[in-house]
Amino acid sequence: MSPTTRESRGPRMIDVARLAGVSHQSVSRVVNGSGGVSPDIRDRVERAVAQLRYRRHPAARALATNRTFSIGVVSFGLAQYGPSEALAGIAREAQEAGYSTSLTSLLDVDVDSMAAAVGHLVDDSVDGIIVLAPVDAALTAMAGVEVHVPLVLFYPGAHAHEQRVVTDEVQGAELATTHLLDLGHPTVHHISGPAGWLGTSARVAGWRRALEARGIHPPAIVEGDWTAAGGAACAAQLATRTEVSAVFAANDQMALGAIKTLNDAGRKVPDDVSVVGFDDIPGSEYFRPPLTTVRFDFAEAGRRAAHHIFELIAGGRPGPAGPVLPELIVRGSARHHPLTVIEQTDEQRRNP
Amino acid sequence: MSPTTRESRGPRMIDVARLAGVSHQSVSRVVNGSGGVSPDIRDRVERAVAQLRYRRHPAARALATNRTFSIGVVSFGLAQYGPSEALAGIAREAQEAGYSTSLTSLLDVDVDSMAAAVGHLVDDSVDGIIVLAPVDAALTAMAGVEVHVPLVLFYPGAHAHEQRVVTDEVQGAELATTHLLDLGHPTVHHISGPAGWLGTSARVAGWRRALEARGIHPPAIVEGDWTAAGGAACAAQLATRTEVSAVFAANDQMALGAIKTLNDAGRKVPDDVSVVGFDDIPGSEYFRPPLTTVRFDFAEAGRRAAHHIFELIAGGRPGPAGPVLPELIVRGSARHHPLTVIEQTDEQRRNP
DNA sequence: CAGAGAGGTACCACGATATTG
DNA sequence: ACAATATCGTGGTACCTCTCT
Repeated sequence: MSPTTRESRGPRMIDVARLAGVSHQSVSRVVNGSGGVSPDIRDRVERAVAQLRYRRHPAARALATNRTFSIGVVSFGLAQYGPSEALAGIAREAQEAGYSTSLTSLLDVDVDSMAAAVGHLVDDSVDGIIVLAPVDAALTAMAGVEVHVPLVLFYPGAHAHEQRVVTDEVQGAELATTHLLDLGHPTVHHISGPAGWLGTSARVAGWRRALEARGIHPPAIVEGDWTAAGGAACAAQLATRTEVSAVFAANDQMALGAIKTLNDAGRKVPDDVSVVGFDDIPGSEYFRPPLTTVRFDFAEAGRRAAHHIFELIAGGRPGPAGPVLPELIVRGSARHHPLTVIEQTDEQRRNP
Repeated sequence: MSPTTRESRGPRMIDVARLAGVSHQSVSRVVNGSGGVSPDIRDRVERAVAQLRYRRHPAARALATNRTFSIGVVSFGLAQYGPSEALAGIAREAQEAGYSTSLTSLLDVDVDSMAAAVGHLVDDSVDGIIVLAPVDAALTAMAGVEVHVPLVLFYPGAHAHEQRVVTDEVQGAELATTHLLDLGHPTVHHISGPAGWLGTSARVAGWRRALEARGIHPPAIVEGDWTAAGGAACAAQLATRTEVSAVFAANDQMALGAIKTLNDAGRKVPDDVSVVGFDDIPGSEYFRPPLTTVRFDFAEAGRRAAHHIFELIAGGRPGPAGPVLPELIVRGSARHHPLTVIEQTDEQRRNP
């Protein structure tokens, strides 16, 4: 009948030790699997642990080891498809490795917020940090902040780097653009993401590269904001110009909005204008027309980021994680150019 | 030139105390704002804190106070729109309250996985737990698990409860169904979510209630799986029956799939059959036709859940959190019944 | 005298409480 | 009475020592 002391707190290691008739140190060895314990003692300890339902105290452990077995994630735009998938991948990988995942979400992506978020995580003594905020500010903020903790950045570009998990979105954009070019379109117009996002520049770069590879001068970019409404507004600028026959939108949401605007303006997709999106969001297959788009396995990217962090934490010097590669998903929103005869080897035979 | 000891670890409270010429206890008072400190000492301490860039050590603090200032979130289906929004809301509210958010994502929703996830969080000594897994298994698992920690469940039903944050989805479904009924449709068919989800039963209940309020016997339910593909498959069963004129899909993804199937089958939406969705996912305004649907502020629900947890942690006995209410978003996918004359006060005048 | 297994002791960085000035 | 300080408790791990083959 002890008083309120130890109220609702579980048994301690020393309790287990007493019950098993060993030192608390032996209990520690068994619990942590450090080895060097005789089968007899191990058995007694395990029995006692089970009987008392002993669980080790993470704070005490963290205090003694100076490790928390948790990683921090700085995220922005969780509502977006890519980031939320990636987060799920991270959490999953972390769980399997015995780490917990601490989430910090950003309200703004200016350098100050970024630094504050990272500082927050550092204050929480996380063992590693994953920055899931693919914006320019993240890069500059990270350059300025000194962090004594392994840190990995999601980077939607082409350049591998020890501190980055790369989704090769320039290649993805190139795939999309080349696909349209292969369909005979003389050029491809681009509805880009908003400035300040790494994905925006990467996709612009890929689009431009594909064009220039064929000696085509890239037309002016129309800048959207990732939303369907933004895509619709952008497309309004394109819809009046009868020479535009192919549009590459930097994400599926904008593609969706663009398609609506184009159709409403009498420029039928895909008959008059072809549209290719980016992301392969759920449901894009059921758009009208079904959206031709570029898919990335963001969950896989998340898993790689977590895995990479663990290697860093373990003190390894892993090479840059391999880039996550895009896949072109051909559906119905892009067809050959109306005035172009194309060889019959193409894949566009859906509506004979 | 101390050896590798204290390597990469910041200053301790005692270091601050020494620099300020006070006891470590006074530093503690200042840092925690406990009061009872003379202005002089406070000032010296704050100066020393700033100079050394002192940050308190959360593990030590947790050990001494038996509180971690972190909450755990058990989540399932993060890829879904609702949960990911809610998670962002939770994280935000937690941050503002000085709590960190620890994420555990579920692979399966059977009772064992649920119990394991909660156990995991309890092992991490979180101060409170939010279960963001609106499935039946969560309810039964929670009933079986004994947790000595404040716990709040997301509950997409109608019943308020001290341990629940309610999104009144039965009212949402009722709104959708009644809207269709008001448009003159003799009955409303339902494409439901998969069994095992609380949201599924809630939406079925609301749909049924609306029907029965008018003395209509609910027709057979077609069960989907939340995906557009599932919705498309379900709609295939409905498309052949010319008497079905109104469909309420349990989420927007399924509505999207259903619309495609119906249109492909020659049953034009909204001319021949009306469709209403649920969730108001991004882009649903740009579907063809723009989707009439039901919106919930899931981020707000997340914030309420976090807020509620904090009150529980503080030892209060807050009443049940108020339910998050639905809003009907009328767009173009539902029209009056083709054979019904409706008063011209209705809102369906988009395409004159 | 090794080497392996077991135990003792010193922290880890802080908050709470009693005690002192 | 009030501000400031000593002392102890928090649950573990790291490292060293000791014993026993």
